Amino acid sequence: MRYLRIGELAEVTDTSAETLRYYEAEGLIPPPRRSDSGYRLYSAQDERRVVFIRRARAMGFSLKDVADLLSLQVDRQSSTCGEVKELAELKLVEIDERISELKKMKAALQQVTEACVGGEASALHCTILNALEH
Amino acid sequence: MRYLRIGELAEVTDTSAETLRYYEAEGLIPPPRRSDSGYRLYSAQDERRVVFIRRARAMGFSLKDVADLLSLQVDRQSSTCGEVKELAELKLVEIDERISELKKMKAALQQVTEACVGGEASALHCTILNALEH
DNA sequence: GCCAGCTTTGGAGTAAACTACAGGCTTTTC
DNA sequence: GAAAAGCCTGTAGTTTACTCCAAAGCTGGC
Repeated sequence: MRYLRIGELAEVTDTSAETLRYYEAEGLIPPPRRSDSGYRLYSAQDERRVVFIRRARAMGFSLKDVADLLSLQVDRQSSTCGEVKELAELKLVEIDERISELKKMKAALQQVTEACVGGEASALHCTILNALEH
Repeated sequence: MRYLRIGELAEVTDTSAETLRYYEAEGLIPPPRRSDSGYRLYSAQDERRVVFIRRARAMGFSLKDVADLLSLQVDRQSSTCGEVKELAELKLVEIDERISELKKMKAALQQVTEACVGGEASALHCTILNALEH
């Protein structure tokens, strides 16, 4: 099995070593194993976890949200299926709401681009707010 | 035409007066008209704008992102249809990416909830990360 | 006309999520 | 084998987006 050092993991997940140490300090990623000299060594599983965190962050979820989602895994031993299911369903509703808001926004933006001839004419009537107003 | 005072606008848009003044200071909403005594008086248009900002924020867009979207309106006079269209299409791509990321996450979460019997059994095999790993 | 509950400006404080040292080891490269 | 690059801990600073005063002026009801 191949292990990555912090700089390597930072590169493949498009973050920084500082951020990875920060996530560890905040409990979002488990403390990785260490080399004899004390260097952090990350597994492929660690990498997937970081990728997940970065994706969720890019979508505007807070680290708290991410922690909630990840807790579905972390608390394996203690949490029952019932609890997990409840939390997951709560987050599902949230995600659905986000998707539908984004779709509304998309429709509005499309209306804008379609209304636009795309040339040098004035943008007087091309406004996203106009489009959003039904 | 009905005008709202800052507290009223704060209430209907589910924010605070401080936040509204902050948005004004940051240039996200135009300075509203004032009463004789200097109170801010907001129009229905102002209200729609604030609602838009709050929605976009709730979806995880930064105020900078929101400002970009709103600039499609603000720069009416100066910007041409071509410019507006270009910016809008850029944002459209971004929104599409977000939607598809959210859908992935939704699918993973659904897999989790479906795998869960929902009872008191152990959650050992119910993890969102497992689900995301196809 | 007085008091509670607005509103004003200006400035300071806070929480989240990084980001950047400093000082000191380790590993790699020439 | 020595310089350059990477990593360690710990602490301090930054950015974004609010949030909370303080001191003073306005508004509406009794």
